[in-house]
Amino acid sequence: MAVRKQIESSLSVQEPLKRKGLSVTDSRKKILQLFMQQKGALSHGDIEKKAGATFDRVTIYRTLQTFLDKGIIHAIPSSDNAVRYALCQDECGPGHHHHQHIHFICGRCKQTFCLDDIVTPDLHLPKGYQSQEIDVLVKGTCKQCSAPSKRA
Amino acid sequence: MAVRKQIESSLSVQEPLKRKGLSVTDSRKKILQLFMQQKGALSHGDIEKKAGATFDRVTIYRTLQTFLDKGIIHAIPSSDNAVRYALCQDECGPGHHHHQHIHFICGRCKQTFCLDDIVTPDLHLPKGYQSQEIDVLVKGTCKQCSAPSKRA
DNA sequence: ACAAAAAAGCAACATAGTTGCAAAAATCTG
DNA sequence: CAGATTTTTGCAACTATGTTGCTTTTTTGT
Repeated sequence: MAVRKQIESSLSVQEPLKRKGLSVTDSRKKILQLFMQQKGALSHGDIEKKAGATFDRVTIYRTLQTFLDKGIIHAIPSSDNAVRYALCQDECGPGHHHHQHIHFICGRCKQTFCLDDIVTPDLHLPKGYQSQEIDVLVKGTCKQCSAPSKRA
Repeated sequence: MAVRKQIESSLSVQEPLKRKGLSVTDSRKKILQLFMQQKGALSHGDIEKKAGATFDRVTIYRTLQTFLDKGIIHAIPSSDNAVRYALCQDECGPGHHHHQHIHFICGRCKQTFCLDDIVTPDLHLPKGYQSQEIDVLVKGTCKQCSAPSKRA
């Protein structure tokens, strides 16, 4: 009865869920799909917009929390009270994320990207401070937006 | 008629305001004082708690925005939708903040500190990306909390 | 001390996030 | 693949957070 749209992506979306021991539900598939289709990071609000009235707001909150817990996505800090999320690259287990990449926030298109090839640098902290995790946020103009052809 | 409490700190609090061309009001003095008394950064919520029912919530929002605009405080990104603010060290003008220090977020005491002596490192971004500002957030255990005497 | 300008307070509203519980869907078992 | 169990969803109600317009109060400059 239902349409057979997006069989492949639907399948590829189920794998990560199962691998993490999550039951496969419509909302989880849809939200994971959104992340996979997306180059930039997504905030809760973005997802709400993109998913439309498909899901309850609460479901989105809970799904994001679950994905975070399971290490499917990671949170990217922001200065605007709109934390963004992006897919984890390698194997992040429940609880321990280990990312060395940096985050780029474009002031023009307002998108946030993971620059997976740029490794976070070592820092010499003052005595007594113990580092567990480093997050580097770079604000500027992204590749797309600084390309002349795109400059309107 | 009014009490003469805190004359000195009150005076030292007026200077920065005047220097930035702001009129000196009770709320601005009080909020600036909170920042100066505080080692860590403050979120809107923190200020609301510390200022008690002294000021309207709206006034706090507007004061923080004004301080930001004038370069008296800077915003520190967060992953918990609670942006924190801290005093600017050197001369940040309206609009342009120039900070090279990093921010340390303690997982134990939950405070955020500016480590003014640690300079943000240079990064080699991929072609096409232009950096305007770098924010380094380090999560870990702060000096106080990693000191044995404080370990409870 | 007074007028003009700026800021605070208030009210009403908009948005964001949380919790408990009942209905629905997914998984597991035979 | 049918039924029982577990998990997840949706709903409702609530709390918290942030915004806007307007009036009153405070600050500033003269």
